[in-house]
Amino acid sequence: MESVAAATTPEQRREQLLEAADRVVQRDGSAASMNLIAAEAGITKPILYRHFGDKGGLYRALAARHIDQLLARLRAALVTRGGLTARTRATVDAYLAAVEEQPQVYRFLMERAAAEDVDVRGQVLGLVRRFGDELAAGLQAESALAPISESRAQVWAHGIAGMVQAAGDWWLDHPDVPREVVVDELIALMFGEFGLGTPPA
Amino acid sequence: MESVAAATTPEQRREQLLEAADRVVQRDGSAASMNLIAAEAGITKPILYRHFGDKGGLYRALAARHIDQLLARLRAALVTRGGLTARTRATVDAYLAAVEEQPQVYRFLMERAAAEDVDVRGQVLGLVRRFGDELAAGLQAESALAPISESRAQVWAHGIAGMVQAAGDWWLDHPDVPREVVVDELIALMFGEFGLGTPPA
DNA sequence: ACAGGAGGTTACCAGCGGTAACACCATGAC
DNA sequence: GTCATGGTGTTACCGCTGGTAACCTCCTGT
Repeated sequence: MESVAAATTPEQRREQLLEAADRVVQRDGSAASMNLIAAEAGITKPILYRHFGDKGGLYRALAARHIDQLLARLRAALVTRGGLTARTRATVDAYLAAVEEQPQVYRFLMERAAAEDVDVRGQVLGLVRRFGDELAAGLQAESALAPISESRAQVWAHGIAGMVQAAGDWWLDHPDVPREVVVDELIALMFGEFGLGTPPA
Repeated sequence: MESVAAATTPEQRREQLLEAADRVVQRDGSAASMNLIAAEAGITKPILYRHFGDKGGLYRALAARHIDQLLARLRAALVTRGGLTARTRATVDAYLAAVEEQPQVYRFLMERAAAEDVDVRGQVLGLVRRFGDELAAGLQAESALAPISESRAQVWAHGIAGMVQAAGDWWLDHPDVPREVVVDELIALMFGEFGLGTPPA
């Protein structure tokens, strides 16, 4: 049976397998097992392991796909016309839009990220960190203030990313709330309305 | 062998089992299995299941303990003397202090929370939400502004909690950074220094 | 003396991630 | 032509996990 898997390079095969894995994740969420994924791809477990080493490897490859894709969207949003507020708004909106489009995939990535070891977690949540990084960088470029410190950049990046991510998680369980509302409230929170009238000193 | 488990009420027994589970989590982190926990308690699996139903039940009971404890600390911090900034600072510091004391437990709770179903996740991360809630309530009481809307309260609560939590997660992997620094940067982020000079309109 | 019900055990189940061993072609070398 | 080689694929297994059924045992109330 030289069905679908006919004349293909290993890279193409890898792509096919990843697409199958994606389909399973989208369908079965976190119940996606190596057996299920292999079945969906029309093969059996061992060749999956030959391609990706272990479950973590498959997960990393899968995560990389989505992360690259999402990062591209975030970057595009980050260079929107307008002031910092408008750009931040577009970026947050882009993130939540991605969550809205593939909630299963998003959840899967986040769940698994929490369970992986430090390096992988850093890599996956690094998306989210880079997201915050770029936001912080944009901020820094905007306000011609002194360059922010290393620790401040790190904490802010993770903090902002975590803020948006947590709001996204909550939103997944409350799909009745319009995306726009979530974005609006987050922007309001970020841009000073929280401590309004309360000097940080 | 009427060893330790002698004259005890079911509630006391439950407590003993939870303490054993706690010990295992603290020692073995997320590798804590029902078998390991049972062994640590000096018994076997089935009685663990009789007490807690399933792994999720044990997790929920375990989480409830720590959540109650942590919430008490957060509440205590939230009523510190001083302005809103000081109180917020104390609260964030209390949260990070708890993370610092029992990083293994904290990680375990967060990992598992991500994997549980909607209700449980809401319950566990509800800690974190209530944390944000109280912060938002404190804020609202402080500034005599109009009551904030329901959606704003929700998004802000989750957003703020997620911000602190993400910063805490990052901090777990960078223990060289002093807690005070993390707290300072978070407070700075929350109290307007992010969008400084950029009106939200 | 006997029923009953905690509290506990052994022994099992399906499913998981992961691996070893073997089969099936292709291709290229001699 | 034949033979080794290497990629693609299989079946069959391992240890372990969460979870359960069946039994056993001993203490208690009547």
